[in-house]
Amino acid sequence: MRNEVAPVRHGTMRERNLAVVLGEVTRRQPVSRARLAQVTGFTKTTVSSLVATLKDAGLVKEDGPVRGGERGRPATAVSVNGDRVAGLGLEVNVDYLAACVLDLGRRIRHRHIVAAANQGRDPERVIAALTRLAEQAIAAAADQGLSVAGAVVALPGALDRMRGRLRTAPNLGWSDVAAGELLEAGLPPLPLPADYDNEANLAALGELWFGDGPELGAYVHVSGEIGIGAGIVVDGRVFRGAHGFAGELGHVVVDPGGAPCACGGRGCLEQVAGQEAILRAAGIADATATSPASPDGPLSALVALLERGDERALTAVRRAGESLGQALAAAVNLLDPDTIVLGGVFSTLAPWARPAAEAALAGGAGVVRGSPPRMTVSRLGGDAAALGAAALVVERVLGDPGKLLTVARPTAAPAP
Amino acid sequence: MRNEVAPVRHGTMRERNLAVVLGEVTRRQPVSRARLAQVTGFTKTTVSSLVATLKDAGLVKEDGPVRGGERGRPATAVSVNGDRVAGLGLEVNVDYLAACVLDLGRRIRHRHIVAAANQGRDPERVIAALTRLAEQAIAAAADQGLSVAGAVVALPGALDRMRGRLRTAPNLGWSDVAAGELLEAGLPPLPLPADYDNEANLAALGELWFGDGPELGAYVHVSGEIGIGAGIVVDGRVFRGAHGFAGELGHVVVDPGGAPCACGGRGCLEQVAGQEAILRAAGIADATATSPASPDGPLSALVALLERGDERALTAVRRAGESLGQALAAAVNLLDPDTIVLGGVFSTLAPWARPAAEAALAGGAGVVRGSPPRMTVSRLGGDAAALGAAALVVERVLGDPGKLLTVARPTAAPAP
DNA sequence: CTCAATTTGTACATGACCTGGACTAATTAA
DNA sequence: TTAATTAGTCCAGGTCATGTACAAATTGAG
Repeated sequence: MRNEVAPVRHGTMRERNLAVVLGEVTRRQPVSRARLAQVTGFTKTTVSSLVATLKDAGLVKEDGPVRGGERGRPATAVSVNGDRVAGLGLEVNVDYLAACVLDLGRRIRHRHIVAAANQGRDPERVIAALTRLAEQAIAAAADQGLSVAGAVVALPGALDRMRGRLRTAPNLGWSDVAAGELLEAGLPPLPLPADYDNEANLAALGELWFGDGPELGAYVHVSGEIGIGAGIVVDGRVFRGAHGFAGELGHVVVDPGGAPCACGGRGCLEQVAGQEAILRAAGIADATATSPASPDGPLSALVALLERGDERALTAVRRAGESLGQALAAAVNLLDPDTIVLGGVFSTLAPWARPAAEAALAGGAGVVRGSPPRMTVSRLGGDAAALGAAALVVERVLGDPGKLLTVARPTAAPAP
Repeated sequence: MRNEVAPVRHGTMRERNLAVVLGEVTRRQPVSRARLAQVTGFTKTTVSSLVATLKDAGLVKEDGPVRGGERGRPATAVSVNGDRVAGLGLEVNVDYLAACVLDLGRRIRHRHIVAAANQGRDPERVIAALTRLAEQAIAAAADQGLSVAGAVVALPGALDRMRGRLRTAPNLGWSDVAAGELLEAGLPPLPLPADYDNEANLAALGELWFGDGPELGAYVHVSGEIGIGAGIVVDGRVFRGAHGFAGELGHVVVDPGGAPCACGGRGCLEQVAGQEAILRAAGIADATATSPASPDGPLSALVALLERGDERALTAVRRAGESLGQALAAAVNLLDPDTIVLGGVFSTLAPWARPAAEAALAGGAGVVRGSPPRMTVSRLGGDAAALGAAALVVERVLGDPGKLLTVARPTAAPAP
């Protein structure tokens, strides 16, 4: 009914205050303790104490005194310590596995994508391969003096987030796979509990931290692959709906009385703008057989046709763009985003699909808002979800450093 | 970017803990201090202290010792004090003004609806009338020993929530009206700052506290009047989107190539299922001229036809229901609610419109979810928004009692 | 070159608030 | 009547932010 509120004790208070200070440090680094006291409203004493704790935990560092040219004692600059703690992002997708290590400064410290035809393959084998990738990533982090605080795993399908149980992954042909258990069994325990989320949601978050960032405001990130999903991000948080199925853009009806869809409806967006549908309409056969040999899958063939000006391909893609715009218009009316980000296949096809999509969107997007939202194209590559996953770990550490204090102290060294 | 976190000091800690205890009291009342200590995890000492503070503020009361039949010292029951503090809800609508006073137990202590043809009327006059209504409500509350903690105002249109500035209210024919300023100028200042919100959002919240309540889960509340809006509620909070325009269900396209709409699109839901459109299709003329004389407006004529089995009316309403179901299918795919609540005119027309709506919804609602969400009909009357507004004030008091402590102490009586 | 002004960061006493154990109060079961 | 049991308060103790010095490190003026 109402938001549950947890009791606050002294420890909780300190944890939140650590987060407040760390937040200001990330925002303003390098920054002096005195300035932190100003902006947070804490006394200098309190800030000093909080910074000391954060420094002990390896989350911030002192950069030595900086003479500011003004008079008075020079400040010692405090900034985020990117050399101790890192986040791990993992991704399972139809044609690749990916791992990514990000330090607290969101610099990529390790990134590994391996092509793999996972469709229909034994889930245990695939997760075992992912586990090896994770081990390598953790080792690579350790080589750089980084200890991995936690991991987030991107999975392509509907899942139980807490336990990492994949309920169905239509494109993989999997159902009810205990991906989380399998993964964690083969991995050393990390300070923060592992988390699992839909690939589309994490790709959307990746856009927040590696794409146009805060400029996006509230946004809808369209991640079309085989299916078409949308990640809805408001206030830096993913909107999931009641059961985590929000953003099913692919099954919004754009053509009542159109082709029947597996979902039971007719004329779903996926039937017109899904990767297979586009390839079929463009006259490219056997869209299903994804060959990991060709880097972009069957899409590269389509792009070649488009670049050559093939009329049939152009029409197919324009048609897809138009339908996408129609579905997005519904999304805009219901969700009122600032921005639409085209990701997945649509970022590749954007040069040809976007004009039609924008026109259709403008034609049906709300009376009160005034103008339709901006439409941008994702510049992130294929492993956007792995990137977003790793960044989410970093975000959790920065957003609640207290969680690490009890466990952390990276490689350990007893105090003298 | 990340959620801003405010510094926590000792005072903040206590405020939150007061809210924790008050929350458990509302949930479990009547309840002993000892039990509160168990469920909150506080020590008995702390609970006693917090309860004492809440009692001083008039938010909870002791009901005297209750012998529970078990052995040991009998507990003194603590429960919410409904006789001291109240919330005020106000509503401006096209054909009426409403005020509603709710005590902390969410009992209605005063309710006043006056018919008024506000369409096109001078905003200042209308707000002046509302101010009088509010004054009467505050006086009526005082007569019952209640002091009004704050007010929330429901307005029909797009607005600046903080300042109560109505940007456009198409159905009233108003634009850029400083409703908040006008209202607050004529009213004594209240302990909590006034807040303003869209009528549809507040009606949706009313459903939470006076309708089926927590059973609803995440839900979409359709409030069709002249236009068709939807209030989206997740976790007890309204989802507003980036600019507060989320839930514009009326402009979701259900018939591409259909009748042109004022919003620039074609075949918007409002063109088929808006009140005017239904009346026109049912053959009832002059839908616009709302006569405040007939209690339900022109809708009663339609209902009469429907009850008589008029084929044209039945078809019109079924058609509207079907289109509504289609638009809702898009909403379900994008928002993943547990429940759809039909409110506004649709609650009146539900007996005839609902089957078609449910069928259309089932036909297009998502592949992964499995089943479409439940559909229920609002049992709240016309002033749902005023009710929801008042309940929102109550909710704020219960959710953050600390805000009142500094100011409250109702009619005052110096301690001996 | 020296001293006042200025700013940074720390030390120490103070105060707010939660905790924990002891203690009193009020019952029921034996 | 007594032991057991449960409710609620009292008081000492601990944690953490606050506020007032105060030492440290620099710039600018005379």
